Amino acid sequence: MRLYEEGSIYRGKRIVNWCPRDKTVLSDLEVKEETKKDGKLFYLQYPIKNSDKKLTVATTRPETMLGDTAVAVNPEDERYKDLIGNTIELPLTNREIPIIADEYVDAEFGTGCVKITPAHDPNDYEVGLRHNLEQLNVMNKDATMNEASGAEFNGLDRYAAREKVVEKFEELGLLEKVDDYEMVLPVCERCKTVIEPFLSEQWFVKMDEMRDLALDLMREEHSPHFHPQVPHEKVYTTWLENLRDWTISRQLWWGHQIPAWYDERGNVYVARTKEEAFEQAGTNDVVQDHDVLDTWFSSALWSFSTMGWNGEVTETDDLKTFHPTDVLVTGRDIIFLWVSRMVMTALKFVGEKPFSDVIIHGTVLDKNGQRMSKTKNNGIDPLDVFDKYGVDATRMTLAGSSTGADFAWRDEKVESFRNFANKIWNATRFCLMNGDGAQVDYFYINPKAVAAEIKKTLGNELNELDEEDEEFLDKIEPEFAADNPKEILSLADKWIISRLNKTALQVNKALDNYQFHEAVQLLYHFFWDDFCDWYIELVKDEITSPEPNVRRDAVRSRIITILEQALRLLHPFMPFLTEELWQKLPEVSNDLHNPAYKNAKQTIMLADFPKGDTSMIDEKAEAEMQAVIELISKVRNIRAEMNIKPSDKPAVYVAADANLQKIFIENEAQILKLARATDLKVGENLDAPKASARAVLAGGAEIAIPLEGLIDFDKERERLENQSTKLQTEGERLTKQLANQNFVEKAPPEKVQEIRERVAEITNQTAALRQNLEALK
RNA sequence: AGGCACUUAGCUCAGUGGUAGAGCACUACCUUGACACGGUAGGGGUCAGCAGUUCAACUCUGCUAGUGCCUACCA
Repeated sequence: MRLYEEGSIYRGKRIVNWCPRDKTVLSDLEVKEETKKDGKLFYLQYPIKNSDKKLTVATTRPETMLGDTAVAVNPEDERYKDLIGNTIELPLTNREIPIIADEYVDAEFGTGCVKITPAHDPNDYEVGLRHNLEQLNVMNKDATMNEASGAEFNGLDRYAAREKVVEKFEELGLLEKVDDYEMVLPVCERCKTVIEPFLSEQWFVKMDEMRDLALDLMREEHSPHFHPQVPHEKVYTTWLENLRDWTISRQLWWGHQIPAWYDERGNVYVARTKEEAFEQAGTNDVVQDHDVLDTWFSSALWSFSTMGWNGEVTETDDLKTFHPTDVLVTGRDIIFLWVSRMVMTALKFVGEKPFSDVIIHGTVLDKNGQRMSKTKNNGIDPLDVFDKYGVDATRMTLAGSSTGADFAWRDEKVESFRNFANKIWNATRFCLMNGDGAQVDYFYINPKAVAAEIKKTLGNELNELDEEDEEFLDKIEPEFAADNPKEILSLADKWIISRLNKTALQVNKALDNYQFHEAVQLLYHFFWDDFCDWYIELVKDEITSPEPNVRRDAVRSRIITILEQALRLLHPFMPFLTEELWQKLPEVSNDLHNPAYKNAKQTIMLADFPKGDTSMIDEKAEAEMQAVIELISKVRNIRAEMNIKPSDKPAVYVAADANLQKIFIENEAQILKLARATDLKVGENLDAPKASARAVLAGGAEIAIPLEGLIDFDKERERLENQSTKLQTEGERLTKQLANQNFVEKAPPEKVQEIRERVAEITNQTAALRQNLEALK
């Protein structure tokens, strides 16, 4: 009503997309295209009055010639220039129509002559307006011919009429030829019936003002911000720039009936109520428009109408709180249908944007990359997937696909996340099996919190720490730790705590940028590789110890606390599994929850999402752990390549610098366990028997595994040769790079330094390998 | 017709101006007390092609080929 009252809604004659089966108008967006390979192009000859000459026009819809009111040629077309202004005796009718000139005609295409049927073609309609031509409608709403088409054709279906017109032309000798012609037909999105362009009276909304509001918003505020921005922002903007008035009347039996009433003489009364309309008309003898409004027309108001806005009430608490909202998640095809229209109406009526960000997700395709459709029957039923792999795995799969990119659906992908869910379940089960006396307590993974606790025990209760306190704590922490062995963090502990916080920080960053797949990737890697494959294995012996001891109990609590944090991080992606497991964790303390919900039933849904703490990232611990991991992996590699039986537990000789020696010795138990070895001999030099398999490590370290009687010297030589070759290839490439004067001069010094160091390392390692090879000869 | 995107391991896909990554599949070994929906170790890629910018290109630019999407439409 408001739009109508200000003159933005009007009723007018227009060529619209008409579906003869559904008997309704369709918006441009509801019309789809279908390629018809076996189409025909008919060349019809039109005799010119007072002449022997004929003009040939080409058409794919010969039946529309009955409604022709002109033939047009390009004004510059030399072939027809003199004929302009002449008259055509239109066959099959008694009508005479003019030959007109119009720029619209492409002289290069077809014969260069175009029949003009203003009532049945959008372009012809425009031409008709320019030349003041009659708009002769020759069809009924069901696409049969009407009286105006002449007695012979009246009542015939459009396709029957087409055949008959062609037959008649043939009889008259006026059918020049028929060509095969591949063409694209507009069809009704719902029923696939070929659209008939139809001249009719409809309601329209002027879009210029609202379009400009939306375009200004994009220009000034860059809003809404699309994710991914490319290509959607440009597509959205281009669409708006070319926007035409919006046909909002629909001839459907559902929907909001148009509040317009007509009296006998056809006068229109637009009103909020029937009574108002009666009053305006001065009579009760009026009929309401049978048509309804396009559903998208009311949906366009969604962002504010759902918050209580109704035109009279324009301020509500909900509007204040939720309008504009942050983000709308939707598919590509909705950008025009809904997103743009919400933006336009919100700007127009509320004076502000409806949302800041729009996430455009991809389309799920079938495994061959084809769009799913009922006709192809290649769709998948989500409920089947849920049954087979679980809701969480399905959710993880969808979140794990790249934002905005289409992706081919593969059951194997969901299966891998089902396996992941299974892994989480089993890891939790294991932690709980060894959970006697353990509790979830953030102190176990937060040395700072430990330090705060020290302060408390010293009688200085502080809620917040300032810099001075921090210094004080830094000093006192080691002292305290010495008295409290349960709080001493092993390398593995420091490492996993660092990894946890780094992961949390990265996940938060990924989510801020709507990079859901990135978050999924990070969590998958952290949980499976870092937590399960390494941390659990590293502390396994400790936590499974049957004898209670301080270290065991501390690690039990620590592992379960880390698990608790991991579950929270995973919760948005795997809500059901994480809730189930979270509920099983012992003594999840109240202070883990948002205080606002202190008395609510405990649920992971109300637990804070871990933000990660940069101060908990320990690069030194990560680097040291990396050395331990490399050592273990190299031993395992030798074991596998030399076919050492799992039950055989050799000794491991290690040569390393003082720093590495210390690290290896401190983690001896873990190294022996995970490398399946009996004895770790660490020293400055490698004092191993000749019959050993050897490998070089980063940082100048070397290892040897004595294989008396087991070693296959040929095989060992081959192993060492292979390693050497790989290193040499890399070394050659880098050396060449360093030899390039341009590189050394222009590349950043850090980069050059980095490569120099790498070359030095390679040189050392290669030398060590050669020596090992020599020793085998 | 115009616009846009994509082309990376057998498959599905990430990724970055400076040593190419994941999942699945593949190979070998492993019924080790959480998990075979698992573990350990591997193999596999001139990052579509051609040219340009750069010390350096899978990454930036242009062209070519193939694929896909969108918009408009020629009687």
